[in-house]
Amino acid sequence: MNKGNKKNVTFNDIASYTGFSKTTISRYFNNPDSLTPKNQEIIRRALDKLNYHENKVARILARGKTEFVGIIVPNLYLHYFSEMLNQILSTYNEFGFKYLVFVGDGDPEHEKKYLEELMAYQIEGLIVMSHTLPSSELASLPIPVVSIEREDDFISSVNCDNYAGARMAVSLLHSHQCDVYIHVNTPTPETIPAYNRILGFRDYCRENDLRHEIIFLDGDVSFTAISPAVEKLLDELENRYPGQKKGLFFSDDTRAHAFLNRLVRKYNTLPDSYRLVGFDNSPISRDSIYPISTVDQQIPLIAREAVTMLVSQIEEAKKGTARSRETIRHETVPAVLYQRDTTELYGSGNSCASGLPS
Amino acid sequence: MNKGNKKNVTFNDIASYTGFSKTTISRYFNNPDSLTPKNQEIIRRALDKLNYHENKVARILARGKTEFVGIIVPNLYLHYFSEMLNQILSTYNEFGFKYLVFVGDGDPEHEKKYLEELMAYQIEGLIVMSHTLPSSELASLPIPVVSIEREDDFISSVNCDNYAGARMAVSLLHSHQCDVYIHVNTPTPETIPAYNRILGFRDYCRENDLRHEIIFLDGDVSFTAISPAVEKLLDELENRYPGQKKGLFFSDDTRAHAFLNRLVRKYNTLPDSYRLVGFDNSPISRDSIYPISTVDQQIPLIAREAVTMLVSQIEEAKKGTARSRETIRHETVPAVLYQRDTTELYGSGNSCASGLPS
DNA sequence: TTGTATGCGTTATCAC
DNA sequence: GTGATAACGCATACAA
Repeated sequence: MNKGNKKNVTFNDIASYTGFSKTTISRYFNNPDSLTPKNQEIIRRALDKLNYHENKVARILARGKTEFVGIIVPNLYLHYFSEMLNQILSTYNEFGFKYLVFVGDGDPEHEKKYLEELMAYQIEGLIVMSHTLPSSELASLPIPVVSIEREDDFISSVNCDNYAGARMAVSLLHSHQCDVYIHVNTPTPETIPAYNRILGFRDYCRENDLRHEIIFLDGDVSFTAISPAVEKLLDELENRYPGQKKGLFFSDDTRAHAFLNRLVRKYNTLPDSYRLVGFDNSPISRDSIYPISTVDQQIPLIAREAVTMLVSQIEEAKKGTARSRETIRHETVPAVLYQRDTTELYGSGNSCASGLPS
Repeated sequence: MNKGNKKNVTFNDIASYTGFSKTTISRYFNNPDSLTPKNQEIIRRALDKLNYHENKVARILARGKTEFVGIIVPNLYLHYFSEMLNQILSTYNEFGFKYLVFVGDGDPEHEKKYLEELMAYQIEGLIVMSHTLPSSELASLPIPVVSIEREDDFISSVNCDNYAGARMAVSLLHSHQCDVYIHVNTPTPETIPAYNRILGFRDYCRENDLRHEIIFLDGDVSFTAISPAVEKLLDELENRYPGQKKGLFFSDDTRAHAFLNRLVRKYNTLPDSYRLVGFDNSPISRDSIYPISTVDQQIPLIAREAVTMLVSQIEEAKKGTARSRETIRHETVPAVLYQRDTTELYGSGNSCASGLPS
């Protein structure tokens, strides 16, 4: 009854109803054992008689802790980000932090606004996946900040072991004795962790005296940009390395998948002259017409580590002085290689890929 | 300087620094024109001299409006949900509402906890995509609730026009003169909007005297469940309708895509004896080896409509009495058919699909 | 145009 | 074990 238009029931109401003081009601919630069991029962009854619902906003004001964490994610259409967000949000059950999520659009001014809004809501920590704002700026925030797979010179971070991941990928191609090794990437600043995929590829090739090349495609992720770019790539490779066995390491599964499709459209099968490895272990790599070998970033581990790191920094900040905030940590989560059909040893027919990590 | 360990600057500090009262400082933010330009300037200077940052939590307590909206989404690995979430979050720039997001896990007890937590944070409205809690329960909340594509008997909702979408899909297949029409779905309660896809399919087939069948697969969305199910489906269809032209309407692109892949693996091309239409217009339908015709739900429109509806109900609730809350609205957003390669008229070779809606 | 007083719903500090 | 009172930071009648 009387739902909606009446003011909320408060400690005051419970207090006057039960004859206790507000303080006692508060204690019922925060330190129940300090009340006699009998009085606990009285209050419990009053609470549901009056249909009380707690107001955590008031509690925030009084205690100074919001249990809010801000998240800025560049987009949600890439599986990588939506899954990362998913994993982060799922930590609620363990840590109790509530997440205020903003999706960036690449505009630094907008993201600054988001940041202000987040700070205005007294977030206790921030997880940044967007690349838009430099870490120097983020580091000046008065709260702990943890980044994931972005430039992290001045802030804590947790990233995938891109370097090792790339090496595993080429190494797998290498085991197939290709004539030439090609890494397909998009223009990547040296400052972001993903740049290590290029380094890993290059180092491995050099160490093993492999003929290799790095090709950069347009960074646009839209289908209308990827599709023709990949088509052109195929033409070029056929011209440049006719009759040779080509080992391709793509920096993302999306492009690997698009390339594979062109290949199969052209040859009606996965030709022996191509070996493919992608990156991300996104669903498309598994669900592709020929399941694509790929490098898994272990998103759940990364998310978990990021939240854990952030929480511990938040707790440190509670007790510590300003000095303790200087501690910047960079964590790396191992990558895992998934061998699938695009690097099968025995032909390329209807092989039965396990989909299990190597 | 002195970052972190010092208390925040408040209106009190600004007031004593400038000689004004707290009220005037407050007015500077909420009704600046009521101050003389000169005094505005004085305060502006003080604000950034003292490095003031607003505290919206205190403002909430004083004004009673949080500008928080709760979201409960069943998961984020389906593109449909992550894109919907993306579109909802993007309305921040227009409406200013902040979103507190929870990912459900199918456990009603958990979702009730999420709900309590959301209410404790004084959310002004709720958007529900999860199916876990019955709408009767959600309707008892003292705030406006809008659902998207779920059982909505007792709450407002915005849904895709599943019925028309399904009819468009079969109609497209019909234009290809198939011998038999098959709708592939998963077990679907009659209470959820998606059930209309079944009705739309059945009605169209009956009205046009089409030989048809509805096949239900396991509802599990995992690859390990879908892949063998789809393989089995193909075998069955080949046995049951040998040599006949089959028009398949899938209730989701994921299964349509999996089926297409089996088909191409078997025939090395998209055989003329099959016509496929999916549902959702998810990226995979476009990026598939043969782009799949599908029904687009217009996620951006649905998201926008849901938020708009919620906001207007929130505003009504402000002024109106409890009675105004009784108003339940059910909005339907039109579906759009995308014709692509799996329903091409002229053979099934390397046709150049436009990817544009019909 | 500006100030005073009070309230928002809770927690924290003392008392008793 | 329990209660009175003062924060927490801001908004809003009501005065002036």
